Amino acid sequence: MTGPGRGRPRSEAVHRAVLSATCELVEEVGYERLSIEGVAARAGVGKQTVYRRWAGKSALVTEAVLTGRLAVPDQTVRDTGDLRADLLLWLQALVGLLGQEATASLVRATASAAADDADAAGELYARFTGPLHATLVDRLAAGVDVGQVRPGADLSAVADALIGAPLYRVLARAEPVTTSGTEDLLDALLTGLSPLPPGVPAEGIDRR
Amino acid sequence: MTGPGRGRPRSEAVHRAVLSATCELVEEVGYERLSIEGVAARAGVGKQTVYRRWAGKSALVTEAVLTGRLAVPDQTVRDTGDLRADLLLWLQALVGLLGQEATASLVRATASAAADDADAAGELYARFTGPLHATLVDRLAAGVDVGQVRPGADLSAVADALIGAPLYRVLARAEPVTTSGTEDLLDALLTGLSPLPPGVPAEGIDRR
Amino acid sequence: MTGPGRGRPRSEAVHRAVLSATCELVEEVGYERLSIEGVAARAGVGKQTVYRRWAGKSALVTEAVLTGRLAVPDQTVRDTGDLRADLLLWLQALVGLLGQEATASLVRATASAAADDADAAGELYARFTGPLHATLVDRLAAGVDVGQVRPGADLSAVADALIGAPLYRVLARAEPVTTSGTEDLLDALLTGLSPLPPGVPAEGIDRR
Amino acid sequence: MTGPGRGRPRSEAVHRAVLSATCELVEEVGYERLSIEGVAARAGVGKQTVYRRWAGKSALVTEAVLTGRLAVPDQTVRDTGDLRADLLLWLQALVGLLGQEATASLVRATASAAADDADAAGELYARFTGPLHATLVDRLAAGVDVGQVRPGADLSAVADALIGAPLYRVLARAEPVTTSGTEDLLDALLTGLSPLPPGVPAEGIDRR
DNA sequence: TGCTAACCGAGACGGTACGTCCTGTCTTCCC
DNA sequence: GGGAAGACAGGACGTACCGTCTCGGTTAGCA
Repeated sequence: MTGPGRGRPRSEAVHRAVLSATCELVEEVGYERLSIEGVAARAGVGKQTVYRRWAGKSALVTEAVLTGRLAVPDQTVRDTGDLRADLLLWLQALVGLLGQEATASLVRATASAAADDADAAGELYARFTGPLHATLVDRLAAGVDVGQVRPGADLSAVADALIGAPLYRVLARAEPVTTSGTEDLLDALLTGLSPLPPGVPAEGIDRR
Repeated sequence: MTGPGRGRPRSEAVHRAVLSATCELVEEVGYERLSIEGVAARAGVGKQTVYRRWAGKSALVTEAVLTGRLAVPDQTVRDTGDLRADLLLWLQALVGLLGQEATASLVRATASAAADDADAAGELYARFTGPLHATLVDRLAAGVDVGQVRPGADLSAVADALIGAPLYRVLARAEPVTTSGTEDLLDALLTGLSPLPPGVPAEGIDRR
Repeated sequence: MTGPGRGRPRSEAVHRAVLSATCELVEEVGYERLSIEGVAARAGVGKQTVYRRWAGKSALVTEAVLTGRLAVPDQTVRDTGDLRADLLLWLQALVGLLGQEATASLVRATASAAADDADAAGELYARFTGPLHATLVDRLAAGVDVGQVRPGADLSAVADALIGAPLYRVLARAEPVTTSGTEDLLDALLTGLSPLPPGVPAEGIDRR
Repeated sequence: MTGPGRGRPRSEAVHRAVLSATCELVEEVGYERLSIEGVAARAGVGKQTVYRRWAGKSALVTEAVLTGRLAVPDQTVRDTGDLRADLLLWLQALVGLLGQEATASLVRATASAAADDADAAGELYARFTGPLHATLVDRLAAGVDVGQVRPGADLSAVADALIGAPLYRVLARAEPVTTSGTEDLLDALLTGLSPLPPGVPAEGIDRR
């Protein structure tokens, strides 16, 4: 009875309409006040159409966030050979995104979705923060290979800090997230990671 | 007519019962599925009694978290003169708390409450993460005074990283938060913050 | 915990508003297309308020019908000593009611409610058709006492016919219910019920 | 383009499957809770196939009832020359059917369908109760011809009573419909309809 | 000792949203 | 073209909570 290609196929346009309505509403009212009913109405779609595709609010927001504004830009760290420059570029791009209220709303919604539902948290980790984290670790590991980073350091913990610091600032909402301090944090970490040659020659610290 | 002390005074016991019911329910079902009605029922209290004292779910959870398990322990950083040991002690205490599922739930609820309501975020910052952040900055500044930390570094950004790294791990829910990597992160940061050893050229560190 | 007089008392006005909205909607759209949601909206009331008081559509319609237009008039058969006149008066009043579209709608809704739900059917029988039927049987029995009706006849079956005949015409919807035939039916039944006149051969009446 | 015999002819088997699924479901859940979707699923048929052939629930149930169990038996009144015996046979057959819960369900559904939709009521009258009523009137009229029934009586009203009395009992659901009273009702009516025997004084008929 | 005000539990109130089911229409592939 | 499958917009279902309100019944300070 049931099989592939049976019945009317699901509409791509509907999928997109629902996701973009979700993004809009997340930015406007936040995760808590987001309702499936509101999303369906905004997208001009029946509620069942939403429930047919997503298990609930957390899954919907997860996919909306993943395919929306937060999708691409910060998951790649370039490798130009200059570790500090590469990380700084990435970090400033991230901070630039988080400085915009729209993006900050999405990140807060992401945190709420992850808090709401362990499955959504897993999905978000698998497709968003996980790859991002891995990318950072990879770039740092490449730094190890070329002697810019001391071997043996826990690169994962460093990546946690690079992601966690701006995340904390967004969630705390104490002040708009700016690039201030970005460079200092990066330098502190990189200096700490730099290989210590005997006698600490200048080139041991200077990783440019 | 109306004045202070007129009428029946608000019951302290009720206050405590509501807050502890809130904590229990946050741990059991999380912020999203927490309802005022459920809290009132668990506390054996009328709904009005809750609404009389708190503006809403975010305010209630905020106070519950602030007066509950997360209240005291991690807001103090000792100063024994050994910066690394002091920070490590604090960091490991924090990580130990976050490793418990009950505490992790509270932190996730805190993030949700802050995402839900800017007022609650402000309150949480003013009474929780703000002081904690300030305490870290103070301890680092004391390290500057005794020559353990290079002057001029953005200590606030470092504190962001010390708070943000474990926070990220709790929210990402990828794996239970453990002390693994804690020391490495701290060492990386502190090494980076350490004063220049003699003979290291200034431009090797100060990039501004 | 739960007890009488605890909490805010239920509003009488709300009760009436819901019942009269129900009657209006039954007349406008019929039982099938009546929705609790529509009733609540028309009555300016929350859905929960309806569900708090009635178990469902059938119970709601049952009470609406019982307390509304169908309530009083046709449940009494006068006893003036003249059986034919009393029954004719009652029957014509009933037929007059059923001839109005509004009343006919209520009766059709009553039949639908009884068909929908055995509990509602029981309630309707206990409070509406049952008493009406009993009233007819009583009046006929009084006729037996004064010698207007032959003893031994199944008065209940006759009452069934007096109620069922107009009921059938309303439900069949073949033509508006009018008084035509009313008198003839009554005469046929009453003649059949009359005591044997002296000299009439037994087999002329008793066919058993 | 479109014309008779174009394309695949409609399947007879499908028609029957849908109608018998409808009958089953009417008996199981009643008219109100019957859904087209449920019928289609039970019949193993697409919804469109149902909508292509019937205008809606009322039309579907109408046809299901008309072609099903209620179809044949009670629409014929034999004429053996003995009016009482013929009517009694028919009436007892009818009451026998209504005494079965399955048939009673169908009758209740018929009433609901007629209440739901005037078109269905018309169809039901034209093909079911109308012919049945006509058949009764015909048999009574034949009784007039052979002198068993007094001329001039409103035979239609009598037929209403013969149909309406058991109908009322089914709808009222007060007790299972049995043959008790059947004979008494019939005798009362037939006596009332019987021609005046010669020599019976006027007051013998005058039922006051 | 009695008055008045505020608190308290309970729970009804008008609403919003939930997640499910069904309606009647449509679109796809298959016969 | 008919037919099974199933997506679609829409709407109602019955439930859970929202935040407000109104009850009867405390529990205090003030007269």
